[in-house]
Formats: sequence, structure tokens, C-alpha cells
Amino acid sequence: MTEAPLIVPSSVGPGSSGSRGEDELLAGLNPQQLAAVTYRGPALLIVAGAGSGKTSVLTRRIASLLRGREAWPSQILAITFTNKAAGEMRERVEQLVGEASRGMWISTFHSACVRILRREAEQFGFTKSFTIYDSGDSRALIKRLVKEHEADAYGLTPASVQSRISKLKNELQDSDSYARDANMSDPAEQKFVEIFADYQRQLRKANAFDFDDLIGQTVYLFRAFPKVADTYRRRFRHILVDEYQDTNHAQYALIHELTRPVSADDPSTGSGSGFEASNGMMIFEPETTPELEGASLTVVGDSDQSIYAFRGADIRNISEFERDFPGAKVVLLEQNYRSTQNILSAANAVIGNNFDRKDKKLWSDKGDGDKIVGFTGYSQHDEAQFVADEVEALRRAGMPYSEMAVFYRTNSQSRALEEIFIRSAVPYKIMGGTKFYERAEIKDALAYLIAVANPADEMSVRRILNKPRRGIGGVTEASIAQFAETHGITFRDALSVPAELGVGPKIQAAIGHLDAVLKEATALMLPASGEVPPPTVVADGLSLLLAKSGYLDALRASRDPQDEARVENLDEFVAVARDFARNNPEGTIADFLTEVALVSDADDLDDESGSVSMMTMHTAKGLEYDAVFVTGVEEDLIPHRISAGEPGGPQEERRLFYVGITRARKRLHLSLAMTRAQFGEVSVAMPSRFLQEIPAALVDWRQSPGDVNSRGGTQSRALNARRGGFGSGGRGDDRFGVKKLPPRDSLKPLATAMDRFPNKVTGKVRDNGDLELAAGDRIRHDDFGEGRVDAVTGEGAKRIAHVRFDSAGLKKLLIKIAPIEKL
DNA sequence: AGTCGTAGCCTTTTT
DNA sequence: GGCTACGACT
Repeated sequence: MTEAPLIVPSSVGPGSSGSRGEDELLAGLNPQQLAAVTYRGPALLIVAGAGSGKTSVLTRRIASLLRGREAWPSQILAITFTNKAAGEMRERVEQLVGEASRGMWISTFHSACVRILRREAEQFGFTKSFTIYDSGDSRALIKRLVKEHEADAYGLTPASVQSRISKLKNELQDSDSYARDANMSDPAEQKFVEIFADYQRQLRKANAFDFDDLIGQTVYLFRAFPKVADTYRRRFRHILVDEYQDTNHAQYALIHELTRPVSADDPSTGSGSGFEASNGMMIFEPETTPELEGASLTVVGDSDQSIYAFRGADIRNISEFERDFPGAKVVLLEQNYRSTQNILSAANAVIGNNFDRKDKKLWSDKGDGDKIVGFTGYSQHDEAQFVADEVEALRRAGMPYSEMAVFYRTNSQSRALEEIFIRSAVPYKIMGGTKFYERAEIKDALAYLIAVANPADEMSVRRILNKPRRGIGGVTEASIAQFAETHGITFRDALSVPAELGVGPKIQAAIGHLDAVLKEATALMLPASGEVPPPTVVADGLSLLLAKSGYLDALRASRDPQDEARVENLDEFVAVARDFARNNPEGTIADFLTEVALVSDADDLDDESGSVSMMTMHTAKGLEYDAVFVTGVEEDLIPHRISAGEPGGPQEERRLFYVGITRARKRLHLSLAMTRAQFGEVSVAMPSRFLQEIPAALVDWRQSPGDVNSRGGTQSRALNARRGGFGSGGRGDDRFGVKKLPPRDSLKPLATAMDRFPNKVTGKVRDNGDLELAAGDRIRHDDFGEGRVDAVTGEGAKRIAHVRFDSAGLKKLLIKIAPIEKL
């Protein structure tokens, strides 16, 4: 780890480098970008507006450090927000400098900390093979503790306890430091502190870290063991952090620790006193003469895109950067290379309503472009149908599905969109939502792996104890725990002595069998001697566990149709493990589990180019698409109802909306519904206040909020009144230049308001079985009326009818489920 | 021990 | 409207 610090002094400025490569790196940059790439100094803040080319600037900055021989790859640490962003950045740097990029650390905060912790875990009572608890795992643990401490009587719910603990950890607090400031005469506070402390004890006992610990414990490690920290300070000479506006206090502290100068003191003295600081709160004063100055720090961010305050992101980290790092250089990137001016003007107008922000105006030289399209549906299904129709129109106009994205505020909104997309045979892909790794069968499989990799993790062992059913119930589980407790051994080890547990012979046999399977897998995956296992060891071990435990057999024998899908999911999971073996020939079971624990929604984004992407606006950050649909632009959704009560809530919601609209390159659609069903109850929805912040001239309302909206006035009502189908002016080209029909006069009573929504659509589906259709057939559709089949494509359950409806225009329908009948 | 029914909750956003 | 947790029943 001690590379010779062969640092060639930098005399870099534009044009000062003789190498041709340098010119190529700097080609095409505007003056601000150029400064951001070439500035050299201890601290640099790049304020990068949406679409201002910050990724390009960041990658070129890294490439320029490498090319100029100012840094070895191993001296560079670049932190991104998602693994996907990290992968992209690595790829782009590789394109610029090739093999010279090997050895850089480009990763998320969490992955970087896992790497550090795996190396250093033994320093403070963990082992290399620690497990990572995702939020579901910690919720399960906290739930158990809340019950054990009988804390529900004090109004403590698992959810509230979990979120409070998480918030505190993001502030680098632990149960002791919290207790010092808390009102401990309040019994609820006392309970909370007890649970917090117990939770931390349980984690340690299980040799596990939760998400927040990954950062917080690394900071603790650095503060308690300066010698260890110095190793990393010597190593990382250039630290670059993307999305700096979304860092929380713990991440900020981590960066601070890493950029501290290395003291020239005798390293053997420092660590003793640090060890005493068991709460990790201790700050070590910088020593007199540094042996090595602190690493150079570059941060990139945009306070207008700060959308993670709810999970502890502190906007002050970026707004007070210049104070934290005196002498820091600040570069502003304001030219947007992504969107048309209309889209940017809307974005600027919206974000301009946030006070206490540094004014910053994005501009583009791409020209005005198309107007923003607005649409109001009667219901969320109506809205979804609009989106599906527009997607199809754009597709016919030549835009690939992969260049379109649909955003929403809450995950639950995806359901209606999905229903309509399926029915309309539009290929789509949902980012997030019911995540693969959260499925019960996958969690079970992971628990089997963890039981092997980290037997101290009692929760995983408990989880698989009776999966598949072995007749081991709560009573047996308790006696195992009891036995382990009294004999001072782990829960896992208690399984090795079934005869002594005081349970019946049948159950003894079951426990003995489970123990044997786990031992066999351990021998395979973690060979005792130094022999190197084959790359496929994780996949093989997983297959072995699933087969010999009887898990797969139980699913296959089941007559629950869902279990068939579960078997397929497990097959896919084994395939994931094989993939991992291919990409990481030396990867261990711990590496595999780390990767799985840290994958995020934005990560599995690798499109099979050719499907529309659907995701929350949060997930959308950092991405861009030719066409963007922001849906559900309603009060109580965006801004979300819950945000209203929180300080800074509405402003954060506005930033979120801003993030959503600035993802669009060419076409932006804003849509809402007049009524929205939630919890099965239908309620009236109001247009979002953010809509009114967009200058009316920028929006072409296909169907406006009309009289539900106080601002709408006569103009919107007039636009409302068109009948005879929307979205399609003429036959062959139901594209964008829709002609407005003459306004219909007089207001109708509310009862007939539905007249204005000629294409009112419901979510219903039907099983048509093997309905035969051919070109030329006439059909009737529950929502669209009568039409004629143009063509039929696809096979079997995926047969698609292309139908020309008499009034609703051209649609694609999935024959098997569409609500249609042949005439 | 396992299965089935229902009451209650839920929906902010995520590494 | 759907999921989960819990209780009664087999």
C-alpha cells in the first residue's frame, strides 16, 4: 500500500502541458469547465447546475491528473452516489486513459467504507466476514427488540425507532452521547436509549453493520486509530466527491478525516488515547508540523438538487464549503448541454421560488425546442393511458423506448401505469419497487449464505431454521437459544449438538440435517487450508444449500402457483452468482454478499435497450432521457402531503420536481389526474402549486386542469372542451401538433364533467383466453369503443392487436387481457 | 405445527 | 386495494 509518491510538480494551466493528450482532454470545454478540470489546489468546489457536463468535467479532471503524472491511480478516491454512477465514471476514465486507470477507487461511500472495514475489522472486534444489514434486516432486529423491551406501551414503533436511530447515526451519535442530552426522566426516552444500546450490542454480537454503521464506524475507526487513518491519508492524495449536496454529517466527517494532514508524530503514541474514546466522538487536534499535507479535495454538487435531507443530507455541507476549507476555489457551471430552452425556462421558473438559494440561471444554446405538453386525466388510469399513447406516438416518430422515462413521486403510483402499459403492450422496466433482493425466497437464500459466511449472525440462522418446514417452531427455537445462552456458545453452534437441546427425536434429526448441510457448504466455500477455491464456488455452494436443505424440493412440491415463480427467481439468483464468478474470479462469498447488499435501484438500470424506464423522481437523479413524463403533478403528491409539516419540506419537494423536469433533453410531459384512488378510496386531486410556477406560454395543455384549478379560468376550460378523442388530430399522424377544436361554450354541471374525458379508462383487465383475431376484424373495447384490427403480431400470451379505433385512434392491445370482444 | 380468515395498516423519497 | 400480523381452528 506504500506506493512511492512519485508526484511530478504540476505546472498545469491551459496549454502549459506539452502532451497532445492533454489538449485532447481539454478540447471543447467552456472556460468554466476548463478551470474545473485544470485548477490545482487543496480544495475545489464545482457548482454544477443540472446538465452542465459535470460528469465529463469530473472524469477529465481525473484523467488529467493521471496523464500529467500528478497522481498514481491508487492515489485517487472518487465517491459517487450510486454504484451505477461509479461504474460509468470508471468506464469513462478508462476510455480517456486506458489501463492507466487501474487501481483507482471509484465507488460509493458505502462500498468504499466496506472495503476499508473489511481490511481493518479485526482492529475493533469484528471479523472480515461481517455481514451488512439492509434496512429490512435492521427493521426485523429492531422489531424484536421493541417487543422484548415492551416499548410499544410508550408509543415506540419499530419504524419510528429505526428512523430515529438512523438519523442519530448520521449525526455520528451513539446511545451514550444521545442519553447525555436527552430528557431521561421521560420513560419513553429511557426505553429508546435502552433499545438503541441493545441494538448496537446485537449488531456487534452478530458481527454485522447496518447501512449507517458502514460510514459511522469507519469514522470511528479513523478517530480511534489514527495510525490506521494515516495509512489511508497517505494513500489517497486526491479525493473527489460527486453529489456533494446530498452528503450527511457522517459522510462529511469521513471526508474531513481523510483530508486531514498526516502528522509527523511518532505513530506509536497516538492510538492509545484514541482507544479510550469508546463513543467515537473524539477529535484529534492536528499535530504541529505535518509530515504530509492533506489530500486535495474536489467536490461537485448543486444545492438545487439536494433531495435527501430526509435521510440526513445536510445542505450546509455544500453551502459552507468555503468556510470549511479556507482558500477553496469555486467554479460555477451554468451552461446546460442537455435540455432545450423551454424546458430550462420552466425549470428556472420553478426553482426560482425557493428562497435562500444562490441565484443561478441555467441557459442553453439548443434553441427553444418543443413546448412542454400538459395533460389532465380523469383518473390515474386515464393519465396512464395518455402516457402510453404518447410513448407510442414518439416511438412511431422514431424515438427508441429506451430514451423515454416515466417519473412519479411515490412507488405506489407505478401500479396504474404498469396496468395500462401491460394492456397497451408497451415494453417497460420498473426501477426499484418490489426489489428482487427483497423477495422472501431470495432473502432465504441469502440467509443460507450468511449462515455459512458469518455464523455469528444469529438472525440469518433463525430465519432458515424452519425454511423449508422442518417442524421447528417457536418452542424449539427458544430452547436452542436457551441452550446457547447457558453454555456460552453461539446459536449456530448449538445446532451441532441436537441431542442435548431437550427436544424430540424427530426434531433432533431435522436440526442434525440442517447442521450437516451447513457444514458441507462451509467446507466447500471456505476451505480450511490455504487452497484456492474455483471462481464458481459461491454459485456451487448456493446450489448445494438450496438443493440439500430441501428448499427447492419443497417449492416444487407445492401446489401454490406462486412457488413456481419463486423457483425461477432462485434460478435467476444462482445465475447472478455465476455472473459474479465470471466478473470476479477471485471473489469470495463475503464479496458476493457485499455486492448484493449494496445494489440500489439506480444500479440495475442496464437497459435491454428498448423499454421505457419507470422510476421515482429520487431514483431519476443523475439520469437523462430524450422524453420525460412527470406524472401525478398534484397537491399532496408533489409536494407530498407529509412534507408540508416538515421544516424545509416544501422547498425540498420543489427541488425534487426540478430534478424531475431537468432530466428531459427534448420533450417534457407533465400530467395529473382529477381523481386519484388511494387505499381503495377515490378522492379529488388538485393540481400541484408547482404547475402554476411554470409560465403558461411554455405549456401546451392537451387537456387542462380546468375548473378544478382556481387559476385555470376560461382559457383552460376552453381547452378542456374538445371532444372526439385527444392526442390524435388525424389518422396517420397523431403526433404533437394537435389542432385545438373550437371551444364549447357554457359550463356543464359537475355530473357530466366526465363528458370532457372522452377516453376515460379504467384499470380492468379480462382473460380472453385464446381469442383469435386477424387483420380486418371489428372489435369493441370497453373504454375505446369500436375499431378495426390492422394487424396482429407476437405469439401465444404475448399476441398484440394493432387496432384503429373509430374515435380513439391507433392503439396496441395485448389480446389476452384487453377488455375487448370480437364483433 | 400449520392453515386459513380477517382486522388494521398503509404510502414519501433510499444508500 | 393489498399486504401483514395475529388469532382461531384443524
